[in-house]
Amino acid sequence: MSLRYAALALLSAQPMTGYELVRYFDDTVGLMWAASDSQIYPELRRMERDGLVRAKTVPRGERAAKRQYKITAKGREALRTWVSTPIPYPPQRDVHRLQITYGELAGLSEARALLTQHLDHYTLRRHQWSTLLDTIKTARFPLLRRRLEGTPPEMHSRILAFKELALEGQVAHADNEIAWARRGLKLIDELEAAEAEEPDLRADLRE
Amino acid sequence: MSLRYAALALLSAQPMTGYELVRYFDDTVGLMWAASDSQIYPELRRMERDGLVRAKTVPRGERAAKRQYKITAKGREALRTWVSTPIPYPPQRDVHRLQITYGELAGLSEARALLTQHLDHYTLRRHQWSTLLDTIKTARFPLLRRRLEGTPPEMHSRILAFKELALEGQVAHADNEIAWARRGLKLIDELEAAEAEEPDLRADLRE
DNA sequence: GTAGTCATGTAAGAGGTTACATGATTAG
DNA sequence: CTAATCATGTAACCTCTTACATGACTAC
Repeated sequence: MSLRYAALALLSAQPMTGYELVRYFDDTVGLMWAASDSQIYPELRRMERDGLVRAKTVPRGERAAKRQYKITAKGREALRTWVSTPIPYPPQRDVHRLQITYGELAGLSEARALLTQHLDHYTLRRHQWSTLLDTIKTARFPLLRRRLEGTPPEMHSRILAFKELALEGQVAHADNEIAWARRGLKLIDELEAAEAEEPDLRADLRE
Repeated sequence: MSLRYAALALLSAQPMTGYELVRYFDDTVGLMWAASDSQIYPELRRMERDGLVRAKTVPRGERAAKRQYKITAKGREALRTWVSTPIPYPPQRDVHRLQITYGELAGLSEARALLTQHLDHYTLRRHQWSTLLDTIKTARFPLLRRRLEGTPPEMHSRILAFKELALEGQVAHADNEIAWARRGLKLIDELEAAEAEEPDLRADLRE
């Protein structure tokens, strides 16, 4: 159900077509809740069926048409309710941590590769999140501007504050994973050094 | 597919029945990769079909029977391959961060409730992870003992090192989320204080 | 005897992934 | 005219969730 509210959140800033929504998604809410276009189009239809959005068919060129979706009052209400309602935490599931738990089964160089991948992955994520954070802090994001234009000025600081808080959380998370991967890489170096100092042990391992 | 390898990892320590596996799960690998019993039993059958485990039917009391699963050589090999292979990162999905992103739509007290829930949740998780970490550091965990008994002594430090690394990652993650939730709660206090100082603003918001 | 634990599943459904499929419009 | 972009989906499959279902064993 989260996809529905991620989409609704975008539509609460301005009306748009499914295509535009798909485009915005990846740069904004998609950094918190990813979704593919094959998911988004059908969901928009369901939201329309449930009265959360209303679609207007607008001509596009000579022959084609596109559907522009606009959030309804019911949709705004549903979004507000969702945001205000505590959601149960999903079961813990982290493949990469599970993998490292049994790292002794891999060779040290394979384990090193896993942690290097982890480091690279979260470095990229950190970059994406902190980039968005910057554009929000300076209110350079077009969609955010539209949102601010549509709300009373007294609310502006709150709107910015919550978005910054969320993104700072993501950046901190990335930093944490980066630090962890480095710690792991250091650990592997130490394990390797310890082995190099004990030729008997190395002989044992080769058996 | 991760469920399969989480189960295989447990079975690589010692043979057990589906029921025992289910019990161990929640206290060990389940803290990294959660799974329900309704998932585990069918998966064990599929693993048997694929030759990763072999089941032996052992009598239980007079009339009943139970199936004890033992990892095969093929199973050990599959597990080692899985641990050594980098796994693509799943799409980012964090409902709670998404929710806070639009926190301005909720009231401040509702937003506070969300962050309090976050704090409580990760406090519990932190406790679970650090408890397991302690029992591992002191090698008090029975299953881990069995695992160590079944491996050459030179490998023992590695086995412990990787498990500690993984759990320390989880603990650090929990600490990070706890700190974030506290920062959020402080932010809400500040927003509230700022409003209290501006009676005009409060009047505006009441309209 | 009865409550708690041991033991093992099935079945319907939700949500997400991957691959496939199609065609108009516009900028160069 | 051709490539990129705009635009909108369907279908098969996989994984996980939730609810249901059953019954033997054991300690009291």
